[in-house]
Amino acid sequence: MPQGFLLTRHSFDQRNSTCIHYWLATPEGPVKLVIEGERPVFMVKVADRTQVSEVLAGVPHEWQQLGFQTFSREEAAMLYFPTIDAHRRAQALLTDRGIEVFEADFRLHDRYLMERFARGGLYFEGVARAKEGYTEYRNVRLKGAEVQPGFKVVSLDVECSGQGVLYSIGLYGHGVEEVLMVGQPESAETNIHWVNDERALLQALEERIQSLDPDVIIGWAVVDFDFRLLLKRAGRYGLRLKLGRGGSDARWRDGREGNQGFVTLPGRVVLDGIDGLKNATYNFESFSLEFVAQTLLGRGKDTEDVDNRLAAIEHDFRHDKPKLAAYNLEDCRLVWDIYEHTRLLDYLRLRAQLTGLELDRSGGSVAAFTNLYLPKLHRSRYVAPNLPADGGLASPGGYVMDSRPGLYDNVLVLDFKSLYPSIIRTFKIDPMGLIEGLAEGLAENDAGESSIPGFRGARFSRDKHFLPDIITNLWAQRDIAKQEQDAARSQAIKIIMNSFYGVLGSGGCRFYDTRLASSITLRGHEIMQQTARWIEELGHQVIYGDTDSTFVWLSGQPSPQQADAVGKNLASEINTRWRNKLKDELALACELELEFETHYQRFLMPTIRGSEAGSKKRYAGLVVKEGEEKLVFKGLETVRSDWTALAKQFQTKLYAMVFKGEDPSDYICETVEKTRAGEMDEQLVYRKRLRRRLDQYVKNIPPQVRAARLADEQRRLQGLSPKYQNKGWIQYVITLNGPEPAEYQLSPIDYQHYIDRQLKPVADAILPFIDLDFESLVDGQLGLFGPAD
DNA sequence: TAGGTACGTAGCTTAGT
DNA sequence: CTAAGCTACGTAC
Repeated sequence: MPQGFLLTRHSFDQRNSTCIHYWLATPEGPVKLVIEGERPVFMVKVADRTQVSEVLAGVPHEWQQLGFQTFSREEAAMLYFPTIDAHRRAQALLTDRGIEVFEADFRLHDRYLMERFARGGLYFEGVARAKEGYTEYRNVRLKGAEVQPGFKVVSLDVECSGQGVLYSIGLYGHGVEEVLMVGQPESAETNIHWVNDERALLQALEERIQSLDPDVIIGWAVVDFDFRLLLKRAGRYGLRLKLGRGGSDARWRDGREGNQGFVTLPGRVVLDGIDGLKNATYNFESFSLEFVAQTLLGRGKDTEDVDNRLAAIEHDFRHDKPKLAAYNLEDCRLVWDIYEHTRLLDYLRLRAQLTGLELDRSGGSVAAFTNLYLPKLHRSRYVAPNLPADGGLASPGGYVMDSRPGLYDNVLVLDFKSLYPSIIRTFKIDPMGLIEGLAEGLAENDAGESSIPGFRGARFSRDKHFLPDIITNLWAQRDIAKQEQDAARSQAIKIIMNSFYGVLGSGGCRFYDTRLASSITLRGHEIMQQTARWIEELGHQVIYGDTDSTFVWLSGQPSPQQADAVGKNLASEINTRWRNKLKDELALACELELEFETHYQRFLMPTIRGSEAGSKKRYAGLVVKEGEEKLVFKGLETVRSDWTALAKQFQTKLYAMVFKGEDPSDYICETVEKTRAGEMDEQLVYRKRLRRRLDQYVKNIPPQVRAARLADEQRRLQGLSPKYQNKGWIQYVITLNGPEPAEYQLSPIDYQHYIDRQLKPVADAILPFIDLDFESLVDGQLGLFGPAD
């Protein structure tokens, strides 16, 4: 049976029936599957039958009762429709009349795949017909398969003027390394295909894409910038832009909120590197191509100055086209190399294979869960519930212990490995299991066991559930990936596994129920608290814990080897206790696993600023691993992007000195002096995100907004376009006249601000623990050297 | 083209003097 | 003028 990997999917009505198109990448080249006559469906309660018949009198449909029931245990019937349009009309009519419909929000082509357990890879058969550049199959049958084909990939990048007039298009990848450019032919090192004008450029692109025939087009902001622009410019010339397979048109759709759009090329996937990396949980200070390439590859241009870059492009287009072409192609190559370096395509393909989501889908945790869960649920003759109308009741999150502040030697961190997934597995947390468990109540099975208690009134069936097994399966696959040292695979599986809890706790998921989410998190609370009690019983002091981690202080100056042994023994002892407790009290096999994670030789748990109470989510420690000392900061200024380099560098050095028992007094005074003397001016820039549009800040005006407004005012005066109106990042400094943008600083720096608001808070967090005080250190200094007042 | 809650800090705004 | 409340941001898990 031939096999392939799903690239794109579409469905539509034709002649009072439906048609689904799936485009696949296969080892034998592109394939288009055509499936006709599949009927859209949704469900209603059987009790509503009379009303349904009345309301749907004018809409063709077929009623089928197959013994399904809703989560409220009412009998449900399937309603089949000949067309997508009829399905949509019927849904609207019934909803208008207040009749509840179930599962009406699935697209035909998604449901078709889901019910066949087809996710990404699939086997197919049918009647094949050779077409130009691809094979078309009709009378298709298909099913899911584990296949990981190679894709034909092209990296694309567009250069244009400030007004969006196209200059050139770079193409780099399998079988291509060239730039299409508007202009008169001239010699160049880059392979340039010259065209007369913008229109011809677009036509050349069509021709090149059709002949290269890539499965995947990659780029940087390639959808939101490059394709949006290409389609817009094509529109000016009345061009359809046939970039899809089989000569089909590229189509643009604006997103809901108006900001993000989507491009559709039948038979090809357009993948944006920024979305992809974010999805794979990469995080960068900036997601500009320059910054990411520099960080990951150690190369790339170092200019992030948008104005200069635009000016350079416009200049080169007029005076040095070969240079622009080289620049254009280099961007394509950088994107290509980032994909290679991160194995991003492998990650996205695996995610698609595991979840059934499209390759280019960002987010989609709810959809992924639904894809995996719904077909199993149907086999148990349940219809999925609808979204909670009011978003559902809130559920608590993780347990964060009050901390015991101090400067410590020897703090161990013990972590529960994938705590929430392990709770789901152990306590059989599951949407259908909740319904079944509540129905079973306290009734006992043959072994004398009743359903498993959860929280908020929940009970879970011991044997009727899916999620625990879905997770167990993923867990095993992840263990294999780890064994094979396949980090990308392991990471992808971990993300999916961890997303399940989040989904069950989200009002945007049809399976949301506060009893599910709370039965996970509150069980987590109980596990954390019991674990801490046990550790204290064993003679150690627990000084902090957050969600799945426990921080244990070892008194009595143990050697590193001794501390290590204590950590391992503690983990193993606690694991044994949990195994026994769960077996004895609930007759459950324990999947919880505490791991000895870290030994901090030195550790600081600060207080809340201006209080004696211990802080949460903020700490630092010194780890020695293979003879190498490493400082770890969590939550503190050093790891916060909105603190200045001055504060971060100061904190790192100060903490290192304190951890090593050195006296930091001189270093502190020197830093203050240098700051005041203007020797640290390079490190005084604040960097902060503007998370909303500039005119949306009305309740109060924080410094970054003041700076941004000043910046755009300066730009206006210089005849430049505004830069900060629509979200983004701003760099600013604090001057004697308040915050000013770093790029348009007019007033002198307010050094006292930096001493009081960047150095002092950092010092105050740690100095009390070594009986020092920033104020007295610096005051003494002022008395000697400061200005006579 | 819907993963979550818990937490700390800075700085602005405003209510109370 | 200060304290309290609120907004905004970034982070831990």
